[in-house]
Amino acid sequence: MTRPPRRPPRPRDPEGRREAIVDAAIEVIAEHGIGSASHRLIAERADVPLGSTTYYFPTRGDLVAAALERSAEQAAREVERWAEALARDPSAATLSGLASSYLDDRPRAVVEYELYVAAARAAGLRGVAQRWIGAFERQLEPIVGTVRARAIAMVIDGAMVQAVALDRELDAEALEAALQLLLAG
Amino acid sequence: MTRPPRRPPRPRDPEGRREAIVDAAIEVIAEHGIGSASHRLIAERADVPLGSTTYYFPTRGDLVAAALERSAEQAAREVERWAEALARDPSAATLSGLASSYLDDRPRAVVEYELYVAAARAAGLRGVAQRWIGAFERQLEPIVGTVRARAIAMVIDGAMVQAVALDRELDAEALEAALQLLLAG
Amino acid sequence: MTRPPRRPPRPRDPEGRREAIVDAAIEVIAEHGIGSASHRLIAERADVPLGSTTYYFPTRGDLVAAALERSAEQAAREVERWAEALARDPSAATLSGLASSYLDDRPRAVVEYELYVAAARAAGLRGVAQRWIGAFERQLEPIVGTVRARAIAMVIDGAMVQAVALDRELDAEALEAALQLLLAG
Amino acid sequence: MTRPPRRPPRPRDPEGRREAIVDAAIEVIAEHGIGSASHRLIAERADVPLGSTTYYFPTRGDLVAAALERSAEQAAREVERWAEALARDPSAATLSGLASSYLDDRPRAVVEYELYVAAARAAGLRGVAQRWIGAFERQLEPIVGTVRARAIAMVIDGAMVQAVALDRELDAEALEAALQLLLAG
DNA sequence: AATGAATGAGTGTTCATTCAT
DNA sequence: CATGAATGAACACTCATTCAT
Repeated sequence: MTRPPRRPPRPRDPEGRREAIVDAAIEVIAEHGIGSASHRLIAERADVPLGSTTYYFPTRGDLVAAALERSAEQAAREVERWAEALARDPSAATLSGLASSYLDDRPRAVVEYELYVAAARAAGLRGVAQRWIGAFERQLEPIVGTVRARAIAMVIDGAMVQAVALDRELDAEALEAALQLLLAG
Repeated sequence: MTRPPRRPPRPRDPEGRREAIVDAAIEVIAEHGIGSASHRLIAERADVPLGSTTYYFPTRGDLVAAALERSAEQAAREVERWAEALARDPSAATLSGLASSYLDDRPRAVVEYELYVAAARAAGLRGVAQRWIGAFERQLEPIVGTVRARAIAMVIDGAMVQAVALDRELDAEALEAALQLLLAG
Repeated sequence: MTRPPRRPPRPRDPEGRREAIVDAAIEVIAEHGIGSASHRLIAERADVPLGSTTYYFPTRGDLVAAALERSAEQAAREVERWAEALARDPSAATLSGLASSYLDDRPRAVVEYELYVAAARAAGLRGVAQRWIGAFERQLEPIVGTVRARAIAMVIDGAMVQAVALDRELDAEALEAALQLLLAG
Repeated sequence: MTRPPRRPPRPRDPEGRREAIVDAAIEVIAEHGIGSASHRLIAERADVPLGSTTYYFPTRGDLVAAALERSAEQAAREVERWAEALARDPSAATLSGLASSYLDDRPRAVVEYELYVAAARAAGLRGVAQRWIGAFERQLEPIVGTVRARAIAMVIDGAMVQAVALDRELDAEALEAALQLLLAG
């Protein structure tokens, strides 16, 4: 008999909601891992009703995929911003510095490697992983050529994944030394 | 409140049982990921009753940690076997070949990067990750010196994590080129 | 990863469901004790699916607390109905009779002392215990004064807890004699 | 192949072990309640191997019953020690003081009321409860007569169960006032 | 369009009990 | 005698998903 205290529906802003949910998903994945990213956790983090998550993303897989894609896309955009600095000074020190600062957003980096591991099992995610790995090389290719670009992409990925695993700053010194060897050869 | 074991209990063999469970856990983690490695899945794979898994490993975390440790230890042992080949011919081609063949056991490689990501969240796993990363460098150091050893460890890790993410063979050609640059510099 | 509700969901009635679950919990606690009041037992008794119990009461503690509160509240209401009889004849015999008839609902009385013991361990329940003990005294105070009210509340509680422990009728004769001494003094 | 590191069996002292287990059981029941008193918890508390608990007490019920009996027996013995103080000064103040100090051992008091509630359900425990309730009255009867002894036993039990439920000191003042009324009448 | 009530499978964990050693 | 390995039932709780409102 008591009127259910139905919260008035939020102001319409489907795009904003979608984004809020995906952003929350990225945070939750970073903190708890893909396997533990649940509708509930994400809804709570995004401060939206539980129903919203399944309304915008019919299944958990859809939501996780959207989060990983968005994360990779943001990362790619940041890497694209490296162009300017690299054009000015395409040195080992510059690259090492860019890579270091990339790790400042630790959660995003963690999600990145979540994506890598998830892609190993879910073919559907490989395109995203591919694009993200490629973004790196596309930046470097015009400056240092194909072979070195590929080499540099590998060494930076290696330095990053190790930094993530050990929860440390990037080993900038070692990375710079490696990059010098690669650029000088 | 009163129920005896149903199946007649297997003959006692604590050591064997422990190992069987850990091995099963490694397989399950490789196939489904840490997040989906459940006691039930592991018990089934090891062909032991559910109760055994929690008898030997009180919490899921203990079991996962044991599996990751054992996996890393096995991997370290394999890397130690590289010594001989490297002594004979410490070339980029040799290293690239060893790294390629290392990826032949794909499940193990996947578990490796599961470990990396898990260590990012669980401080308790960082020691294991650290030791495994170090094993690589320890092999290379006496041959190529500290700086190059570190650089090579990074580039190989990068090449591997990318191969795992894209579910491809290791890009041996690119890796070899990179190693040549690092060794020649 | 994808499974709809099996039985067609019952018509919505949050208030009703909540109450049904709490009432079932009271019954189960009375019969089996707090320690053995499991979600499953309660769900079965309430004839609701297992998931409902945790949907409405996130933890077992919440559910037990709700049941104890409701039980104490019902009990307090019954005691408030004593007022009329006491006003007409505020005698030892009246009080003893009321206490006796209070024990007619044996399960409720058992739940009461479950509450007492549980409150000894869970600070969160002490407020409920306190209110219920107070309800007794509030009835008696205007009639016999503070000191006697407190004394009577104690002796009735003692008579009741002993009757509950021995699974006997209240020892009305002894209680009446005690009350006479307390009222006459 | 590794010889199991079998701890040398404890020195033989069956009676001592039995007692250690029962004492541990009392503590565990006091802290966690009968329903949560498990073999494991008790074995750990008593610092004996798990097997000991079932060796000496075939079922959980046996162990719990032994603990409750021993607790009641200890309690009865303490009450018997009241005799001396009561003989010297059979006053309300003395009794109230004795009751207060009885509650100094809070865990035992909690176990007492666990016993009461358990006896309400398990007929097998009623004998123990009965003896314990009787112990009280037996002390008082020779001093104040049957009727008053019974009344006093009730009021003290009531005061105690309330103190236990509220996790407070015994309300000695109120109890003394009540006892005065009962003794003076 | 949006929400939250509803459902039951599945998870980690604890446990009483049995019995080989 | 004593012990701890072994087993599977049961429990609290989380969850993805559906769908009436």
